Amino acid sequence: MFMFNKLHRTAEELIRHSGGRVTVGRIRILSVLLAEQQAITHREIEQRLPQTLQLDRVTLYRALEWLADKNLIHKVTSDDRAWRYHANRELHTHQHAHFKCTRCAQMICLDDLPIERSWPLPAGYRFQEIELTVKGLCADCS
Amino acid sequence: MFMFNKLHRTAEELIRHSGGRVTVGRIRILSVLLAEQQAITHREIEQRLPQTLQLDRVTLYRALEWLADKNLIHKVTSDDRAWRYHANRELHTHQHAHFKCTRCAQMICLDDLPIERSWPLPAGYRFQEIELTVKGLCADCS
DNA sequence: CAATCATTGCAACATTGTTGCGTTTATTTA
DNA sequence: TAAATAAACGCAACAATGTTGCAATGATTG
Repeated sequence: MFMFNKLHRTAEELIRHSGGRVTVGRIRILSVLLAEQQAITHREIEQRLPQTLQLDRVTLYRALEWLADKNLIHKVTSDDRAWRYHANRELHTHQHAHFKCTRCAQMICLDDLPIERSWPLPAGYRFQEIELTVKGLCADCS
Repeated sequence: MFMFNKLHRTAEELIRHSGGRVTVGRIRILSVLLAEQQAITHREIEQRLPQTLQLDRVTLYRALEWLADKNLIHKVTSDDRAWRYHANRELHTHQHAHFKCTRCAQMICLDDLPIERSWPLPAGYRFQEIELTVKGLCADCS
């Protein structure tokens, strides 16, 4: 992966800037997510980490939680009971939709789908955020 | 629950009409869902079943799967890794949105939110369906 | 370099859902 | 109505994903 060094430096920068401790694990995890177009699962992140840096499952979960707290990544709900994670680019720090392929389970962000900020809700209900997943077949599967 | 007999009969009717075997379990489960405004979890269904009819966990899952196959109920994805189920009224046999309270986890159907049938997707992608969850605080929690 | 406290790794646990298989039962058929 | 049949059921065991408590490690600061 020829982009690796650049991503690695970007990741380190972002983490340092967020005021937490800069650890190898966090850097590598964020690098993986920055290199990825799709939103990927915990397991997929594990598989993409170098052999030389196999983190404990719990550590990975906690690092992901921390990165999400710091708004460097975001979590996406799916129908298969597994969170998927994706690095926050400036483009989609705001609310955006996701697409999930019903055959291969690939999940991408649909950045150009602006979602309205509020919805008509029953009286007394208060809007916070929206989660929108479009399902169908991706280019490879259709 | 004074409506019980009526619901029970409705449920039995619907099941018989769907061409499967009419079992006590299916009738009671569907009755519970027909009586409920919200979309509820497997566990909540269990709790609402009469003491005299405690079904095995597996049986409940399989009955719910069957009911969903027959389009008598529908499954809703949530961010807490648990399916929620709701009886299909004529109003929302089509695609509709759901609201989930971020405090008490209550989940209701937003019937009056019509969702467009298709979305602009990348080239080669094929639309199938959409899942939309609005999150916020319900009337009781806000 | 030592002190400090955030981060990590391990073990154990929790929740939700699934599979295989022998038994029961709703329905059909004689 | 009784026997035959296949669909449902219940049990046990398993699988996947995620969480908690706690002792050990290591990044940062002075």
